[in-house]
Amino acid sequence: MEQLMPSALIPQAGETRALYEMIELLFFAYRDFVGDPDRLLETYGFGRAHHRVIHFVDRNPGLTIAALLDILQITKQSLNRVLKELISKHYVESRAGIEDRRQRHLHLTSRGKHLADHLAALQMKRIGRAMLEVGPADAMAARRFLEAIIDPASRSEVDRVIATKAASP
Amino acid sequence: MEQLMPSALIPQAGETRALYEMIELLFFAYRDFVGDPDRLLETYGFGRAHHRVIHFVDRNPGLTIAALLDILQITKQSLNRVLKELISKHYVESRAGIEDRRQRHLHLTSRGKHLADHLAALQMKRIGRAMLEVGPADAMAARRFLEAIIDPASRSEVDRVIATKAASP
DNA sequence: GAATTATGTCAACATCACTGACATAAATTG
DNA sequence: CAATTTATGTCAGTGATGTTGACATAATTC
Repeated sequence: MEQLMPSALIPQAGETRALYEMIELLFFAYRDFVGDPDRLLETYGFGRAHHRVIHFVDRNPGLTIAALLDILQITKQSLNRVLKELISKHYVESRAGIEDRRQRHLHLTSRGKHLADHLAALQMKRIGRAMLEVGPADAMAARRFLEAIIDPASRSEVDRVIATKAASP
Repeated sequence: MEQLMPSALIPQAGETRALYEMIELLFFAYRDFVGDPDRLLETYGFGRAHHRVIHFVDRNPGLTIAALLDILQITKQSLNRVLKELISKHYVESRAGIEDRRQRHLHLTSRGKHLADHLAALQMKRIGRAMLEVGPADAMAARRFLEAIIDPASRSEVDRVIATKAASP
C-alpha cells in the first residue's frame, strides 16, 4: 500500500501520486454521478441547471429566490431563465410571502415533486450501490472527507442547507 | 449516529436522509474543488475545458486525439476548439506519430507544464488539507468510495488512466 | 486500387453562465 | 409621509462549452 498522507501542504515526491489519483477519481466519479440525471433531464428538455433548482426547492420547500441564489452561486438572470421555464411548465410554484410580500417562496408542484423524486432515486441508486460495495465505515469516512474538501468558510452554510427538515418520499 | 447503509437499492425511510446528504456533499465538494482552478484559469482566458485537456495531456504525455476524446467523452469538434487554442498559444504541442503518421501525439510545452503544475498544486493543496484533517484511514476509504461511485463498466478504463506513469513535478 | 481510419474544419445551434441597465412593488427609515 | 432600500423581474448583449451534420485530407490497411 502506498503512502497516502501529505506530510505538509506542499506534496513530497511519494505522495504526489496519491493526490493525482484523488483528483482524477473526483473528476470521474462526479462525471458518472451527474450522468444519470442528465440523461433523464434530456427527455424533459431540461438541463443540469433545472436539476439544481428542482433539487434544492424539493429539499427546502418555501425557499426564497435570494436563498436559492446563495446556494447556487449564480446570478439572478441565470436563475431566472430556468426558473421561469420551470414555473411556466408547472414544475415549480412561486408564492408571494405572507410576512414580506416582496419575497417569493418556491415550492414543487406534484409534477415537480415526481421529477425530483425520480432524479434523486437515480443518484441514490448509484450512491447506495457504492455504499453497499465499500461498507458503512468507508461510507462514513467518505462523508467526512467530502465535507473536509469544502471551503472551511462555507462549511457552516453547507451544513445548514444539508441539515434540512424536508419530507422524504 | 444515524443509519448509513441502504438496505437494498430502493432506500427505506431512515436511510433516505444519509443518501440526500451524500448527494449534496458531492455537489458542494465538487464545486469548491473546481473553484480554485477556475479562478486561476480565468487569468489566462482559459476555462474548465482547457484545464481538462492540460491535465490529461500532462498525466499522459503522448496521448492521441482519439484517446483524449475517449477520456473526456466530448465530441471532436468541442475538443478541437480548445486544443487549437492551446496549441496556438504554445501550451500544447502536437506531433505526428512515428508508427502511424495520421495520429497526433500531444505533449505539454514547458509553458504548458508550468500551468499544469500550478493547477494541480491548487487542487492538491485542498485535497491534502482534507486528508490531514480526516486522517489517512478516511482518505483511503474515500478513495474506495469514489471508485465505487464510478460506472462499473468504465472502472477498468478509469483505472488505466489513473495508473499512469507520468513524471511528477 | 478501394476502403477504412485519424484527424481537421465548416456552419449552425443549444445551454448556461456572465455583465449592465432598468423597472416595480413592498418594506424600512428618517 | 417622503426617501431609500430590498426582493424580485426583465431586457439586451456576450462568452464558453457543448451538440449535430457534412465534408476534406492524408495515411494505413485490405
